[in-house]
Amino acid sequence: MVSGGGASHGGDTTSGSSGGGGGDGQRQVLKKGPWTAAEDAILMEYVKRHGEGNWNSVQRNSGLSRCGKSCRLRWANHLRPNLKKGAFSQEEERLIIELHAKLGNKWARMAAQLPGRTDNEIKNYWNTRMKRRQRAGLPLYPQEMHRDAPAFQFQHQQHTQHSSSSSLQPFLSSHTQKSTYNSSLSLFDPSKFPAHSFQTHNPNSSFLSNTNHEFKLFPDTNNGNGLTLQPLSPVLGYPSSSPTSFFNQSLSTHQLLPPPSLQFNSGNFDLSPQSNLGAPYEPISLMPLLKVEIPSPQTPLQSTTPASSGTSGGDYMIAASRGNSGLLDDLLKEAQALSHLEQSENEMSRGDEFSGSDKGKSVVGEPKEDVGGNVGSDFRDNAADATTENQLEDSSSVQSSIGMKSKKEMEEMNPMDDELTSLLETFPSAMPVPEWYRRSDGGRGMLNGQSSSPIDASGTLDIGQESSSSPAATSAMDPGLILGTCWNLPSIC
DNA sequence: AACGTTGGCAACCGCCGAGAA
DNA sequence: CTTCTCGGCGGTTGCCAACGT
Repeated sequence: MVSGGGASHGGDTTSGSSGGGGGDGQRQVLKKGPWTAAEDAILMEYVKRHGEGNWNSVQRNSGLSRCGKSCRLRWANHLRPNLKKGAFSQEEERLIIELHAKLGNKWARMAAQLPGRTDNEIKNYWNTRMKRRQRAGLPLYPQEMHRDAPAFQFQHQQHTQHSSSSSLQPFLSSHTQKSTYNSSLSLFDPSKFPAHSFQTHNPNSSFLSNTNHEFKLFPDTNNGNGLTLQPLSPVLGYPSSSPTSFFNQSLSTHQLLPPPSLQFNSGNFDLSPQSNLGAPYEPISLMPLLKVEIPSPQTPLQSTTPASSGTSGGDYMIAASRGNSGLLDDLLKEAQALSHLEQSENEMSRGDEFSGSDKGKSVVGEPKEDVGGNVGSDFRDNAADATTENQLEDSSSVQSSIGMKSKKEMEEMNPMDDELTSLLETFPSAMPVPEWYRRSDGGRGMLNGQSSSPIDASGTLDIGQESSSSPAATSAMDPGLILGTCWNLPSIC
């Protein structure tokens, strides 16, 4: 793509034409590719004299054979003063995760919260992070963020991310808005929750049609810790066409039926409410609803299931691979710390967690104190103590195997598209499968692209307790795992 | 040492919205 | 009101170095 450039660079025809035109009437071939020091100097000099903006004039007046867009990009990402270079600090990483949970792929907005950082930088960081985590079979976000971030609810990562993007993106763009889907596999996913949990709260219809604009993720039976989520704010980058409407469609048009009799319940994989899988995360992990696991075209991540892996429940937990970089480990630590903190927070004030879009917005502008401030310190403290973390590390070998397995299994996932189709046919009413899925390639792209996606309307329950002390719950909560389990492992389903 | 994979980074592409003409 | 220009944004791709086998 970085080839010697056609007449007009620019993906943007307008800017391209204007930029390529050249003020001197001379049709200059715009240069592409890496910038040279000389070009940088010219650009810097120009900006110094004329200030930022009017980028197309740069090319016209400075002699640079670069289009305006390219100049702007170069300036913004590399030449602009006060740019912070180098690795992200721990705090920045935490903030990015937090912001992403709230904003989705709104890199520019995220960058606005990170002085000296560019959207491109953040985007690259995130993409890399996603890759790692996906490879490791981990959710993108610390579980508690699911509760913390309203926007979370429907952020579905194209999670796929990586590759997926290409195949899936067009779809996402047309069915939802682009870049609003950023969910990790264990992000909150309404579809993963048994319909009745929503029905309970809003008997009328789909939870997203909830006139109260809120719904509970979890039954109130858990010490009143049902997670109440509120609708996304448009401000938060969740266009009306986004998942919300999607769910309105997919769910409202599909009767929310009682959960199928599918259950995860074995000695090592007891998700019943009675089983104490993870003390600190009880409200989440002990949901009785976990019994419902509906296959979803969602990205099947590593699908090492208790049954198949033969490991004990304890070994089965999502764990950080030793092979993971420090980044991943950091994320895990962070996740744990956040989880601990939030756990206590939630116990104190559950109902206030989501005060709506406005709050989400304000948070964006200024990270919540309890997260930005306390968490930061808590994070370090907790991370230091890291008992669970050690456990994670100890079990990393398991995860490693999971990770290694994942590739293979993910490759095997493709053929499962057909399985999905048959499953859909088998349990048509049990799975609120969106029309687009049926119409399209049956989620092939999703599977291939490992995309979580609106398809989340299907149904695995997610409590995504990453690095939780509740191994079984954790893994069980990972849709990817669940998915893999359900699809790959008849032993479970 | 050679080869393949992965991570990190930089840049481009295409779309979109705002504002001016 | 429509069209055009510009700038911004998010997604994608290519390159290269580091790492692992």
